[in-house]
Amino acid sequence: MEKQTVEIGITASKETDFSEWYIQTVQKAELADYAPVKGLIVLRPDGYAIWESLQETFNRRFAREGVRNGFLPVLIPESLLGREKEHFAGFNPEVFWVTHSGNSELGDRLALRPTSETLAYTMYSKWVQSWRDLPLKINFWNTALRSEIKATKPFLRTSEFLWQEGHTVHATKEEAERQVHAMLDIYRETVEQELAIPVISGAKSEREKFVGAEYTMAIESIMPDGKALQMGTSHFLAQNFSKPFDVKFADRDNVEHYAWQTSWGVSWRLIGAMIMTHGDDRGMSMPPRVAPVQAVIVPIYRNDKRQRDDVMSAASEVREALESEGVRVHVDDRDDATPGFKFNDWELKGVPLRIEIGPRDVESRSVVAVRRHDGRKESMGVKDLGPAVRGVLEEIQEAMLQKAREKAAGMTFDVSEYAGFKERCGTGFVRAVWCGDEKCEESIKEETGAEIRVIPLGEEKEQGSICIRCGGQGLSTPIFAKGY
RNA sequence: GGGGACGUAGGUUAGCUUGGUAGACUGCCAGCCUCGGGCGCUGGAGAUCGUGGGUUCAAGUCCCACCGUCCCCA
Repeated sequence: MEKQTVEIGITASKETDFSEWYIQTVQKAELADYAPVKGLIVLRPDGYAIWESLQETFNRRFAREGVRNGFLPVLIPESLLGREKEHFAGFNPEVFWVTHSGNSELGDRLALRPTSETLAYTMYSKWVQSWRDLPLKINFWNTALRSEIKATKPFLRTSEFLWQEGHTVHATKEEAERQVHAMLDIYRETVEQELAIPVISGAKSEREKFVGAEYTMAIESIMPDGKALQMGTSHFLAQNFSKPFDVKFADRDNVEHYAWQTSWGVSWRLIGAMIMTHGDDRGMSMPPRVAPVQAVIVPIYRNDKRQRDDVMSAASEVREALESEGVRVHVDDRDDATPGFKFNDWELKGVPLRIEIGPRDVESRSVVAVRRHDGRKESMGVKDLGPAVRGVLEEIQEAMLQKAREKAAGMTFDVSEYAGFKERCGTGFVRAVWCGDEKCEESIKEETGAEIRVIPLGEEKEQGSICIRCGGQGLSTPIFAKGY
């Protein structure tokens, strides 16, 4: 039975047509679709399941930091949003405004939240009175709205996006700064260990920091097309918001102090990063730890009731064995699709492990297991299959991170002269010495399109080297790249 | 900010130059077939040709306006 090539899978190559490949993967894997309004997307159940899986992971880790979840409204009065001037100026160009209620014009325009600092801290100023109220640590799972006029991409650049924003209040500067770094560490660990995406963490430059923050820490990853993607940020707000918003407390000494604050967030960009990093020409490929379905069982049988029953009961047995080991498993019992169809379908969706069970396997008390990320196929005995599959999933997780690390390392360059610098921009992370002058940063951006993505931890000081742009005394060695 | 392209069925599109019955593939529905890599056969439904106006006996096709989308470059 000869197969014809039918173009229902992905038709663009990741290698040669990255942008098209990405959009097709998102749509054909049924993760998301375009909404009727430009710049907005609709998350479909398979996409939302990934988000829920990320939420679970983060909630677990946030809880260990003493962070609890809350919920904030989407509308913010203009007067509040404008209270911290720099912050407002930074966000104003991309704010959506609600100007009417029915037919009547509102007195105070309402912003659809571009971020919630101003709203959260208005509330915090009521809730924080005493040193006993501190630290206050609340995280909000919600969406933020920022009007994107430039070309949008599902998950990477959309006018509304799912994210979490955490907001903490502390009695001391030291404690707040510790929090900033603790959250950055959680982001780094989660992205590397769960999403199998290697990151570089460090500080943003003055020019690229969050508007209103004293400084911004971030994790950055390099994508296969040579562009950098910001994966998460953690801001030290110092007292920049506590002062205008009156977040203050009476300390043990009965003296009133302004509090020290932090905010931090990751968005569904992580889903985009996961697709770009691990996907291939067959579609999505998910790291086992965040995959909503870790193993899919595909039963194989002829149109013969007895054979079907045998295979299906073997499949159920395997499913139970895996479930009892905590493996998230799904049996694809669709009668109207052929095994070949199902193989392609699950590969497109990125399920890490496929388990085939046919008459031959029932006979030999075994299954055929196929790994999504490298296509490796092996026969496994039904006996003790649960623990064995768990082991395989761990191996896959490790191998995916390893492969991504190698890829990223091959796209990270050290350069010491400007010609080479220009050449590398747009092809990966470019590490180069910088004098610290914003003018150099700006002209580099103008001349190459690259910006400082992050100044890695431990690289803040640079002695004896000269700035890649002006030849002046070097101050640090940032990572430059074009970004999303 | 500048430049380029495109809107025809759920999706991908042919037809437009030279005006005259909107066609294909895929998907969908029904039935048959069978299933270890998108299998085959038969039948069926599905299109205000982006919107509005104009020219014409006749407009998917020509003209004008509008709306929308995508791509590239600062």
